[in-house]
Amino acid sequence: MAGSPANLEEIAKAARLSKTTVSLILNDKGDQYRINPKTQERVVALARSRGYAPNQNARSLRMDKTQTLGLVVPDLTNYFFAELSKAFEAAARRGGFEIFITCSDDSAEIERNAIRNLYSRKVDGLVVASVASESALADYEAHVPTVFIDRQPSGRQHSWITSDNHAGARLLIDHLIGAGKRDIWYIGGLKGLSTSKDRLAGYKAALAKHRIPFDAQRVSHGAFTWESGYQQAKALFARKPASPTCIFTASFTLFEGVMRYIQETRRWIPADLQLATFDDHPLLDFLSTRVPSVQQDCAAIAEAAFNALVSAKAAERRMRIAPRLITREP
Amino acid sequence: MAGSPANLEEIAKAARLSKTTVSLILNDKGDQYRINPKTQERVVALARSRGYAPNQNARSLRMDKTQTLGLVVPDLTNYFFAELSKAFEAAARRGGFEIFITCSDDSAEIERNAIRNLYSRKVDGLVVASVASESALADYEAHVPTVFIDRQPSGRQHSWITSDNHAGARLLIDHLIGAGKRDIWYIGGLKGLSTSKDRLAGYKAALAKHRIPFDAQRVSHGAFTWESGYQQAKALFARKPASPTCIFTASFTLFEGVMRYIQETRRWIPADLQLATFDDHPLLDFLSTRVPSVQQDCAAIAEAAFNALVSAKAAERRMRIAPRLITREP
DNA sequence: TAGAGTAGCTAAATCGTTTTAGCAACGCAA
DNA sequence: TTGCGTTGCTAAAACGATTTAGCTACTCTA
Repeated sequence: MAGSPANLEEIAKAARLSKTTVSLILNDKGDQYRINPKTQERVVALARSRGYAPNQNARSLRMDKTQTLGLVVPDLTNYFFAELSKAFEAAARRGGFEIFITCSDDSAEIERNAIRNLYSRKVDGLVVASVASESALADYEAHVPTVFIDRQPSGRQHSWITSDNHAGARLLIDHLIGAGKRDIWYIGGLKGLSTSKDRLAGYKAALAKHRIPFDAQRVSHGAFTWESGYQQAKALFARKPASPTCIFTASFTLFEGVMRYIQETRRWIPADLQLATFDDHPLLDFLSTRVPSVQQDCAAIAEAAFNALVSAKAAERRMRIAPRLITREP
Repeated sequence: MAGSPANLEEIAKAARLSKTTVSLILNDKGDQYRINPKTQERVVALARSRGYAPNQNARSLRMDKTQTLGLVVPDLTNYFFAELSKAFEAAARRGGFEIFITCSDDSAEIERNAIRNLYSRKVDGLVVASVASESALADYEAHVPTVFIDRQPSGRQHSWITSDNHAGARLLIDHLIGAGKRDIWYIGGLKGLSTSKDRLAGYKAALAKHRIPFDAQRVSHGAFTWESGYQQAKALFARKPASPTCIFTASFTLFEGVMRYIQETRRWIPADLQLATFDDHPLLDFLSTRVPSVQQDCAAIAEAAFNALVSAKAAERRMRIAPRLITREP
């Protein structure tokens, strides 16, 4: 590949053929159009030697198809979204798609802009972990296939793939109760999001099942960030009459905040304080305290989202994927 | 935005103007071309009401500029690369760029394909944490601005931004020695990569400074994965005559593997075993043992990489960015 | 030797922008 | 009345691919 990047025209000129012929050959339609096998070989060799790589923008323009997908997540340093993004990228890559990624930082404005941009780039599909509980994307959804992940916006028309958050929380709380805990506190994320609502509902359901009265005093909400987890923990521990002896955090980020607060105030985690969290993390295995967790099936979510967008066979447009309880029992 | 997605022509037709005029107006060149302010207002309003979003593929084709950048990293679930990607995405977004992301899984083949694809998409720049120590990308580098991050390929012509790995390792080892450790073992990553070489060199330099003889028996290499860390730990602990009492891992992934091995075999980390690692992680604060670390300045690396690619003013094309020692002293 | 069939290829339109070069209409000065 | 300057806009080419419709030159058959 010397000189300037080769395009169809140059290859055609060098081969003393038309652009049409070269294009057909390089798109494996040579036989179909009865191009002489000798010619085909010649062109393929020529293209290779000149390092020809078709201009995908021209291609996309003409074909009205970009082979790209857009992914909007709140935060790549959040392990759950990192796993999800990785799995989605892998699925997309295997399917011959390139992906655009944007971190919204859970800002509705960034999210809106990102989606407008991606639409402008004519992505073939859009995957959004949206901070907007009412989808403000209706305009775009009409023009580009969209699937919501993790969070499920209200409104009947959307396509979404989430974990079964209700079941996950229920499973974990049930496990805690089974282990003798009855005084279980709840630290949650953004009140409007389906993840928050469903996980809280699961928590309540588990309490109800064991006839433990629900106590609103033991529940708190904030953002899905460690800072919020920290603040909520601080507030909870200040509450009268009793301090929590068992805390369930609705996300790993929240858990991290709680840990940070406890660490700062008590140094180590008291033996009589049980923590449990939604979302798993490899490092949970190494903490000085055993933390049972609910592991989401990122690979399944990513796969399902990809299929919902571009699978040939009509795929499920709405799915609740079973998470897995990790008890971390001795 | 009803009906089909509007394009320039439709807006022009609706406004009873030419595409030229509409294009000029929407690109803020109305005044420059003396388009009547009234007309401008009218067109802007019309475009907004129809939800006009210019087809970026057409735009890119014409302008020979896509306002996109490509990012190739080994693994998004690796906290370091997650942080780096997040910071790079943010920098790019602020600069008006969209980014394509690919996880290479440290596979040379995936990396090669990804770069070819990104080149085909005419990205305006390429950021690669390359697994290939000799850059196999020379062909593409000639045609698209490329900057290598984290790892520095051999060859004088490349542009790269890395942490000062030598200094980082030196700092940490020096700290350990200062704390009385002399028997420090080294668990490393892929031998060919500059990160491995530089961190090992830093380790050696610190030993030399304190006149501690270098012992090749205490050094081992593998992949930059937790699995490799696990295996290396297993091998080291089996070595005669002595077991390690202090281990330095050259990356967080390796550290994770070592932890996993120790956890599995000993349950908890023995009080007389000191661990230390390159790369920081928020959860290091919560382990049952204090692990000093070297924190890389992801934001600075990302910023520098972005500038090297698209900054108006000529930016540094090679930088070694100072990392920070986190001692985690009581 | 005409007609049909086939092998092998191509001209030109098209996708939706940007941008160059310039046009029509008007006012004004000489 | 001519010429010039200005205002306000536009026609058409270009970017690099894909694709439709069809062309030329053979060969074969009757």
